[in-house]
Amino acid sequence: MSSQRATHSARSATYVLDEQVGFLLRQINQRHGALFSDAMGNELTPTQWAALAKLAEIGVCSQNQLGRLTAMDVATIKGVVDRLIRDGHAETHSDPEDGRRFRVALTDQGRETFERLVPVAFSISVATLEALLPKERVEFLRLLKKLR
Amino acid sequence: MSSQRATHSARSATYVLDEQVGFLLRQINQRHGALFSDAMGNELTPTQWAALAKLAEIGVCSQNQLGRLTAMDVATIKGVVDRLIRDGHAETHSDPEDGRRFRVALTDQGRETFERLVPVAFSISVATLEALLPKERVEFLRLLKKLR
DNA sequence: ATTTTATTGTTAGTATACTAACGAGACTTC
DNA sequence: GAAGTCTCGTTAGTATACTAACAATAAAAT
Repeated sequence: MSSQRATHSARSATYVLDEQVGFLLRQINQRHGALFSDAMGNELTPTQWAALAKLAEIGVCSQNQLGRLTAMDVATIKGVVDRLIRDGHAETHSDPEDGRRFRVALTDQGRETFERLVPVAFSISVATLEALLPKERVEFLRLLKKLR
Repeated sequence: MSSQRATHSARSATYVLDEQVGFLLRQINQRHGALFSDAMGNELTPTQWAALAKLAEIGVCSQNQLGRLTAMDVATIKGVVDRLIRDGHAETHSDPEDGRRFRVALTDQGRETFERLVPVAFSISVATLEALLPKERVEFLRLLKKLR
């Protein structure tokens, strides 16, 4: 307790930024983003792809629900859907059963884009985990899901 | 090969968003961000904290080098340093040895803030990994560093 | 010594990602 | 059926995070 080490740690010298989860997570997110835009070009951003893929998976749904399914709050999903519509990938129609709702759906172009980019998306997932051994990749994904 | 499953996968139906690394990473990043602002309040953002902690760790350095050490590009680190200065945590002086450079350093207030928030920062790192077993936490951090 | 190259910091533009507040519609409850 | 409550989408504001282009300075190459 009276050692130098104790004095040291009492002065918070043991906080090393490069050891903190948050800092590491941010960097890996950045790396993934770089891989993503390398592979996808300027066609779609990661969040736009997420919304596109989720729409392809489930079909039609409301804007806010799409946000929930893709982990975006209402303000963020609005911008993403706006840009998908602007670029011809999606379209909205007002819901006859609920005056507040828009029904968001893919256009034919959006579906074509999805089909075309699925292999690219897979390759990005692979590239992101390239530095790990096969066993480690499985374990990493398991831990990610546990942390979600 | 001629089974329904093969037909299915040929039409890219096996792409499930919730299984992709990038999507999972984004969500965990979000979770960490929420924990961070819960614990830190509005005082500092994660990137501001990263810059503050790195400055506390290494002392004085140029703005761009600080960016490299905290994984931010030149445009991002500029905004972060601007806000640290605005809030009284840091200050800059022009470098007499290099007319292009600013020497960024913590103010006394910045150092006090750092010392005060170190325990909070530790608690955020702990809370982020709360869902994992002790062994899994170590393994997760190891894999993160390998992926960086 | 001059030219080229590299680095430093700035600016403008776009896209997440959050908070907070808001109006409109739908649902509950009394 | 009127009041309160919830949900839906919008808007404004702030903070990352990137690209691209730019001017100023410094270092290297010729």
